[in-house]
Amino acid sequence: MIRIEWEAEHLKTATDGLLRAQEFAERAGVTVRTLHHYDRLGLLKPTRHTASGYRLYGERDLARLQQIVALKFIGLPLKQIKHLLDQRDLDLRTTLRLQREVVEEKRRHLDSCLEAIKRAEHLMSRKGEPDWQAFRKIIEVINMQNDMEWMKKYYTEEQLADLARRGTPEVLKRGEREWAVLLQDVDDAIKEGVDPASERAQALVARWSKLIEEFTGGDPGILENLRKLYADQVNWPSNFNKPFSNEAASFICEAQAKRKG
Amino acid sequence: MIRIEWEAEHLKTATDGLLRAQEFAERAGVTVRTLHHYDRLGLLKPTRHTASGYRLYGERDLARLQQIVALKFIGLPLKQIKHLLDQRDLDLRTTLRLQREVVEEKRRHLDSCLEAIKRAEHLMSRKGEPDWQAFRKIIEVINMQNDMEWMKKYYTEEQLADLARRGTPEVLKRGEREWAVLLQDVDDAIKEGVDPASERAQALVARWSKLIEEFTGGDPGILENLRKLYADQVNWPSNFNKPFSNEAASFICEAQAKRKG
DNA sequence: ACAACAGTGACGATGCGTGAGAGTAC
DNA sequence: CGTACTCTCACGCATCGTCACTGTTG
Repeated sequence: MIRIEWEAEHLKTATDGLLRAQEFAERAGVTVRTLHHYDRLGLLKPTRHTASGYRLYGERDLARLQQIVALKFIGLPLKQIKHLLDQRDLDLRTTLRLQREVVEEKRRHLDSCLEAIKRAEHLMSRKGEPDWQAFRKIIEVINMQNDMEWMKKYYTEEQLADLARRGTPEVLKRGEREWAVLLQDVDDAIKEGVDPASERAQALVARWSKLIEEFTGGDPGILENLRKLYADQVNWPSNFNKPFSNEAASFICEAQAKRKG
Repeated sequence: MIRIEWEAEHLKTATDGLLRAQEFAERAGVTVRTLHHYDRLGLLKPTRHTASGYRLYGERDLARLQQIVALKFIGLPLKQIKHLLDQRDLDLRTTLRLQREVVEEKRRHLDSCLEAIKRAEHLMSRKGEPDWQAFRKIIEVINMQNDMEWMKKYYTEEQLADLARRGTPEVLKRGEREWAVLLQDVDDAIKEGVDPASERAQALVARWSKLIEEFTGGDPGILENLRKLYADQVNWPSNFNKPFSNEAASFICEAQAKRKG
């Protein structure tokens, strides 16, 4: 922002219509260092070089650089920009939609953040000194709200209450363990090339079902929503990591199918 | 978010009321790695260690960690958190206000970003393919708006128009150079310990005044606003870097004072 | 002996800024 | 012979995640 531009007269004699780093950079509003960076990343290679190794950029480079700058402005990481521009059938439409969701998510976070600050300031102005106890509570509550808000998309109020009731620390402790062990066993089975129809795979499916059963408490409504939640994973918040690999999921899925067939 | 907690029974025998890394981390909702990190940064040292080097954390550590987490939530960098908590008279009030401004600024940026995305999507839905030309324009315009918005706080419309009119590339080119050279000379003078009352310093003041005169075009209104702008530098956007050091500014200021005295 | 914990490095990721040191163009 | 460019390393920043290897506890 607020850049001052000028022209270098003694450089106007550049070969062909090609420009050297500095001048080219100024036309696009970036620094020479940025050009070096993009060059190394393979994001933007100059049209050609002089005999002594100077970078020379042309019209097409400018167009590409402007695309890069535009995509960077909307918050896309360079890696993804490269991926996008290197494909011929750039699915910009999808990318834009996804990126909009990412940005909206970030904005929501900033809003939470702002609210916490404001409440903290309010607290400070009433009492003279910081009330860390209350401050912590504020943030806890806000975090809870955020988590709740997107969990609500998949579970009804009572289902959530139900999960919370059964989700005492000890139960979760055992559950966590058993899931971890099971997932490890599944990954091993995959690596060893175990047949999904084999008995060993069926045993894994049985354990899987049992854990699911424990988690849902036998409630078919919760199970159904769990399915929906899983199916919608493209829309999961970025901070929510899938606990198991896609390979494991499809292995179990196959094994389940084989059971009846 | 969405963490699952459990208790390790065989660890409950921990020395005194002190906890070891894992359990302590879970109580505060952070990872063990985070504790290591904070330890290394000197941000949170455990109360004491076992003979074998295990970290042992106590109640006071928990309180401090919660403060850290709270401050981190509102977006403060760890370095600043350390600075804040290490001082006895923590000026939390000021910090909160500043941080609120930072966050609000970020939010504005995200809003610009969102608008750009939406317009781009709109463009895409009308035409089949991406219109980079228009996309670039959109972003340019939004950037302009942002710059204008805060410049407007200091300059009137006509003053801005005036500056834009005289601010042709060639003029700015010379200006930039001369400022750079002058600032270099001033820094040199400071390093050499030149007396602000000396002739050499006075020469620098003269050059300084001349450049200011050229920039303002002799308009006292613009000069006045430039003063206000400078005085208000605590509120400058973070992406606007002061072109000269504080030392240079105060040197010139002193030298100007000495001229008449 | 074994599981589950503890510790210490050290690299990775993100997007350049900022020199250092040396060559090139005019 | 200067001056303004150019080049190629390579460190720095912020915050941990994630191995890798090793020691301790029970």
